[in-house]
Amino acid sequence: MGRPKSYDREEILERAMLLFWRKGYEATSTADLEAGMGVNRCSLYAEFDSKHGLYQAALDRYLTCVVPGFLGELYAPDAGPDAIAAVLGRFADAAGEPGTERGCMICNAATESSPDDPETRSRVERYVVFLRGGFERALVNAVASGALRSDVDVDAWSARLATTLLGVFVLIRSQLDGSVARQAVHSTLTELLRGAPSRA
Amino acid sequence: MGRPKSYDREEILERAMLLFWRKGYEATSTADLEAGMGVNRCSLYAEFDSKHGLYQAALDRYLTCVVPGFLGELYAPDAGPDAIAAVLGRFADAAGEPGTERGCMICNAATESSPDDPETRSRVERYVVFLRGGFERALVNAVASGALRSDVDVDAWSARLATTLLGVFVLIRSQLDGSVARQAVHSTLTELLRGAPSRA
DNA sequence: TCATTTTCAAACCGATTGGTTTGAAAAGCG
DNA sequence: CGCTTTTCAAACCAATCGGTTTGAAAATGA
Repeated sequence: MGRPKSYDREEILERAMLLFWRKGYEATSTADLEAGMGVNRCSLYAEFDSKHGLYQAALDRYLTCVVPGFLGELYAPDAGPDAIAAVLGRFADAAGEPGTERGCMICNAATESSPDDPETRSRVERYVVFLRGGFERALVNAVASGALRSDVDVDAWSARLATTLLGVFVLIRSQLDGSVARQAVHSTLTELLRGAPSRA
Repeated sequence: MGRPKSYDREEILERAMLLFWRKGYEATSTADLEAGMGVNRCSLYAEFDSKHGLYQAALDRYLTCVVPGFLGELYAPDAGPDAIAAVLGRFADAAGEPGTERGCMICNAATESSPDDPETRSRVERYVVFLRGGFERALVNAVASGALRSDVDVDAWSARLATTLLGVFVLIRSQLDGSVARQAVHSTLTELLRGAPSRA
């Protein structure tokens, strides 16, 4: 059936995702994409229709391949305070470190494109739901297993943790000194664990 | 001394600030600026050197004219928990409301330009210091006046409040439903006030 | 009135933007 | 082999990018 494609769709999409992640949508040109993806311009358009279509595909790949890698443990059956601490702690540790300036791709997209692009906004929304939902699941588990007291307000805490993490993403992307993010995360986690029964 | 300038520098800078605030740096073209500022292209370059120079001037104007308007009360001599609640509450109420999609200009600049532009980054840094410093001042006042107990960790709380506010800015800019931001802010404030002596 | 200074519209600059077309080589299958 | 499909480089497109130049009108102080 004719010549087979010499590139792998997921492989070049991965490269496009990394480019958009680092530089954002507007600042990434089609020439950047052509070079970075290692594929000809016309193959790029044949596969993804437009720059905008490629961006949405890259956001989708981020949501399905990258996000579960660092939030997935919140959805583990035995997830609890440890999983919450691990997720937040990992990002707090990243703040200010070189090589972390790409931050969170969805958080970047939220501030760059969300107000004017409904397709991007709906992906940001899915992300926020997934983010908060992960914390919620882990908190529900923790209360059910007795790791946290039953008077911990799961709804309120999941919103707080999700909002805090978005703030940490901004700090990571800014490449400022990481002490603010670390102190914020550490103090928040300490207080959450005050809801542990052994301390009550 | 020749013909006087027919435009007011601060007035056209204000308009440029609003444009960059709403659309970001890359997506705002020089044609947009020319039209939005109501001044000829060459006057624009005579006054601000370049698009980048105009952007920095707009960020400076935001820092000196807009930010004190909504964070200044944290620096009032009698600022305390009420001022903190007023600042956070105002932004929480804005989340999801139409017309608030511009979010916070510095937060937007942090995610768009900070990693690749040291001049922008230094302004983001000044902002984060001012933001956290305002919370710190109000917390110190509150502890000194007895409005909060002396065992409230001012350093940790100022970092938490600043990080939370940055997260709220992302949510505002995204134009998602505002309930996450409101719940996060409300719950955080409730817990801060648990450090009030009347409840201790 | 005269020299000076600035504004303003418009033309203009080369470079780059996102996107398309072309045409030939390559690689699969029958 | 022939047929089909795809890749690839390159040329090409109009439009826009950030930025400069031009030249004349307008408004000041001397």
